[in-house]
Amino acid sequence: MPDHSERQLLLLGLLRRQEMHGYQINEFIDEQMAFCVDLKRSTAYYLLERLRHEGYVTEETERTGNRPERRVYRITPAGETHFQALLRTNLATYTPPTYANDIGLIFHHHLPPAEVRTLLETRRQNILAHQQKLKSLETILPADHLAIIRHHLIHVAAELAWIEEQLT
Amino acid sequence: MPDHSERQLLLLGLLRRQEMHGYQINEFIDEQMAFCVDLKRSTAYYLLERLRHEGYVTEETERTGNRPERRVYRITPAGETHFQALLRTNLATYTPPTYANDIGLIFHHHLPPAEVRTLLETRRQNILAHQQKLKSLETILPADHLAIIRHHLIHVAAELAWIEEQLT
DNA sequence: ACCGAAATAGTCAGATTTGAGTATAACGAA
DNA sequence: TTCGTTATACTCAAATCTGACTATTTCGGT
Repeated sequence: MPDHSERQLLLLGLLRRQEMHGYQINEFIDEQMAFCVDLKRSTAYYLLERLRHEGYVTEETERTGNRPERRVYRITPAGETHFQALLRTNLATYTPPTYANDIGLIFHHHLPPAEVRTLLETRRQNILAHQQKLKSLETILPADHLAIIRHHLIHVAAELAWIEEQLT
Repeated sequence: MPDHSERQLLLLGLLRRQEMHGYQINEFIDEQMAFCVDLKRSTAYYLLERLRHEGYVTEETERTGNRPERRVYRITPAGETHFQALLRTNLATYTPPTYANDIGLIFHHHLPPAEVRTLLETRRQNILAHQQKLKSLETILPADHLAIIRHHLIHVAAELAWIEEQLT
């Protein structure tokens, strides 16, 4: 019983607004949510199939014009209930993230200090670049996402503070 | 070419200090590093096998007394080189984490505001509990880890600031 | 001397994830 | 009109990850 819950929550939440076909869901995620979720297209199809299996969504094939068939997903009442449960749990929970770059710091003394400084300075530049990207997203994404972007910006600021402390 | 790099870095870094057998590596990770890496025991065995396949470590079975055989891993010269490359990349890179609980916030308006407040208040308690755990780790873990713990503490503080902003 | 608990040392089937590939349609430029 | 590009819609083999399980040894207490 691994933890798809956020991803399930995401898919159900999107379908709750309106029925969608797979490609559409993936487009939306790629364009609007890529900055805060990690969910590849093929994984989304897999999860939709699972949601269907569990009775949380229905699948209906339809065809527009001459294009290939597509499967339209619609949330079921059971899906609604599940969505609410997942949402409550998600809001009440804190899942500490893992910081992939911590590992390097554990072993930093295996390199000359001067080089470590240079490398971390590069890292700092990358963080700054990421910060800029987030700031530009702030202007183009819908208002629902503002709180999330602020969330990320706060953490990026923390990251910068920390790395500058390391560089000092 | 998915990204095991941090985990590979971790395993090679441990073996760089001293040869170790699988169980020993897992013990060490569980006791000292669980707070900053996510690596299950069976996954570690899998990755060690891969490192062996790629020539970065050698495997030698040995037996102490009557206990079951165990495989002792030792880093090779190629492994050393690889370790340094991974370390340099890791230090220079910034990999933004994903925050699993962001999703809930996107959909928070599907619940009554009062309930959202209660749920987020619970989340805040969980963050505080996590903060305490980190602070107690600070006293028992070796000095190499202090920078990492500070890193986590800074982010936890950022998280608290953000959630309090949401609650206001 | 015997028993239960903990430590030692992994294995493996099954779940999950993804990159690469498949196939058709619409669209614009030359 | 023809040909390359982009959009539409997935599929699937292969890589990855993990929970549950197996099996033996040591050790402390009674």
